[in-house]
Amino acid sequence: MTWAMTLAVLGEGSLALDDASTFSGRPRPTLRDLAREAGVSEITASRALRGEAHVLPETTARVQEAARKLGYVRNRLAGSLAGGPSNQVGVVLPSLANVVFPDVLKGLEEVLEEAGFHPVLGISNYDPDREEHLLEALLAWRPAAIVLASAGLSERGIALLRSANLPVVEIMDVDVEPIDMAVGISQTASGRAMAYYLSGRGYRRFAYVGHDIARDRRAGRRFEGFRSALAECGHALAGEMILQEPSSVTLGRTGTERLLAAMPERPDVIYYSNDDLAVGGMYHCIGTGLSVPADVALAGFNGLEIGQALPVPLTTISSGRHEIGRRAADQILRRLRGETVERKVDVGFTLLAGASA
Amino acid sequence: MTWAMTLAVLGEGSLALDDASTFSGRPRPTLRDLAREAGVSEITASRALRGEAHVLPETTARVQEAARKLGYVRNRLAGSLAGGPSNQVGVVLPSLANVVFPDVLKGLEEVLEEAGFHPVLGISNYDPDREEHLLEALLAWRPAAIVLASAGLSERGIALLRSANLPVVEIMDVDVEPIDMAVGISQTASGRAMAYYLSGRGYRRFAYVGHDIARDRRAGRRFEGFRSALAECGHALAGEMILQEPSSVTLGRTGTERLLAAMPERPDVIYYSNDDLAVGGMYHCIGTGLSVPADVALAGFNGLEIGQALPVPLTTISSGRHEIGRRAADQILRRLRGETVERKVDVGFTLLAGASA
DNA sequence: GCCCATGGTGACAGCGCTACCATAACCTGA
DNA sequence: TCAGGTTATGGTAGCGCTGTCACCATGGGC
Repeated sequence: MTWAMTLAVLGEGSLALDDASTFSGRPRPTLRDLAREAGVSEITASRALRGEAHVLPETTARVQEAARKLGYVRNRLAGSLAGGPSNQVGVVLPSLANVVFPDVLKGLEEVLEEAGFHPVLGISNYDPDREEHLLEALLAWRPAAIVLASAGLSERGIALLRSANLPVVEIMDVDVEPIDMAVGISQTASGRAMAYYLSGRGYRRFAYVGHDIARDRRAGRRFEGFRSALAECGHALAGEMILQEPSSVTLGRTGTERLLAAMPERPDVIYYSNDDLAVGGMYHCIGTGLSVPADVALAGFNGLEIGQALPVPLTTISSGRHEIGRRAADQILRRLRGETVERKVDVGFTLLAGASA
Repeated sequence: MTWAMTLAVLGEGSLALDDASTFSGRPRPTLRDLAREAGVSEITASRALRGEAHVLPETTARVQEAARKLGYVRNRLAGSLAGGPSNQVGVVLPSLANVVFPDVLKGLEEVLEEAGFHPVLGISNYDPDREEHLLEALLAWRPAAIVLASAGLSERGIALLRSANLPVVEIMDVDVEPIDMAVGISQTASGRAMAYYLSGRGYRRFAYVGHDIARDRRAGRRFEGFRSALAECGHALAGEMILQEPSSVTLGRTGTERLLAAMPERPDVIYYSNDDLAVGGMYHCIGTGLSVPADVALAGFNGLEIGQALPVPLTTISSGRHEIGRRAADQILRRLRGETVERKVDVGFTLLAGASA
């Protein structure tokens, strides 16, 4: 199989440095310096920089010129402390390993950046304690808002957010009642939709391959929805393989292999907890010569490009991750502008009926 | 092919809210409140919270108890302004669309989080102007350090970083001389290594499929390295297909299709600018019945799981993205502790000799 | 008995900025 | 002509914290 060969190794680096040599001692110019340079008062300089009204264009120009000359960089710590707005948004995500969250983060960042905001990131690793800890640490920076893809928030975490007195957007899921606002899709409904769809396509022997549901509760909710809708259609799950590991393509491959080995009578169709696993399942079929969907049909969740680009495009549900990020940012911005916003935003999902099921 | 069906739509949300209804007016307790509650002075409360020496354990306990009671959350804006350390690290990345940068970010976050630091994120979208702008905005928060995967920094950007007087880590690439520190691999060398490897395997008709090199300069450097090493081996490129779009699996598929259509005599081996494209190439081969590597061999760059899990594992170069993030964070932490650090850290790459070439 | 080191605590200034109120100059209309 | 606005600017306080210096016990060495 695959073997590895190390071609280059650590530590080509030479030239060691200690900080004394690199950190010059010259202090940064302050607003006072800037004001003096421009021949105006501090407050006028401040207003000019912030583009406030009531400052003559030529005064503004003079201040900007002085700023350029001095290399002045505004200190937002001081500004925020003094009552100015913060433009940081605390973001707590459970993981970056899956493409899902980078995509959400991308959507968030795009919209925030345009409005001059920056995400401050924390990764909870699906650990509620860590999540609570992160929340506290991020709130200490007095962000303008918090975005949270919760891994199961504690009472204290909720209290922390409540008393923080700022917009809070819980993302990914609109099945539960949010602390403040929620943007996402109904995970349960997406599982149900797939069950109805597959059932309608005439499949009868269903199997499930999933990852670590105890930690990834959203995957768990999809599975619940899938199973309950299956029951409504008069079917039952003929087999399942749940692996207590984070999702990956490899996990999908081995999971599929083990599932099929454990089922003497092959299932018609396999529903996966997400597209990573489903692509792994497809790889297994390609590798073992099983024809998809003739021998076995496959369905996933997420609508990843990697599944859509397959020779046999994956039947899956597009979860609008990017859109979730954008809408979450949008909710925050609108709320900060004092506009009225909805408590729950369901961005909706789309069933991508590929060729795999 | 694939058709789409929209099952759920926007705006299930009802219950509109305006901010007046949700933002309670009660101000956050300050250190003064906390000190009063605990019956100590502000400075003692501050020291107790920060776990400084010279505070009696029972005093610390009393302060912590008071903090819990009041729901006190430390204000780090004030702390940092007053001369305490910042624990924010500005991070500027060109993109989150490719798996590479989320992986780097993950490594960064892991190590930073452990030390109580948080990344503040900006995405430059491979735009130098935007990068400069982001840098300035992030520096305004007086971060403890900056991590930058540069898209081509301007003179002013360099000056900004120099005068900021803080640790700066340029990541991904150690081919150029860093402003302060660099952590990454030699992109050029990785391209060269692949050329030598493929050449050594006996391939003679080489082709290249790449994405948007003008923007992704690192991909460009790999290509340069590949081409120059190929020449050293006495070979030349028999064909190339460069598509001015961001990389994706689909792009790899269509790129391969177009390359092969344009080359009457099929190449022995195709080198791709990264694994996304190479996987797309593999999909094309699977779809059209070309045998890999017998009919055409494929090689990529990055060592993505999606390529390694393929029935025919991809020959590629593992770029240690995660490790780059971790080492970058490590450089920062060590520098902040005043330790001596190397100017350049080459984390090294590993050629994964799969079955595809 | 004195000195000094050490441990625990506190008073106070000030980090760099912006909100608030004040002021001066100018304009408008009856 | 002058009350009453509007516009451009400035003085000052204070956001909430931590660094610095100072203070008072206590205790051990000579």
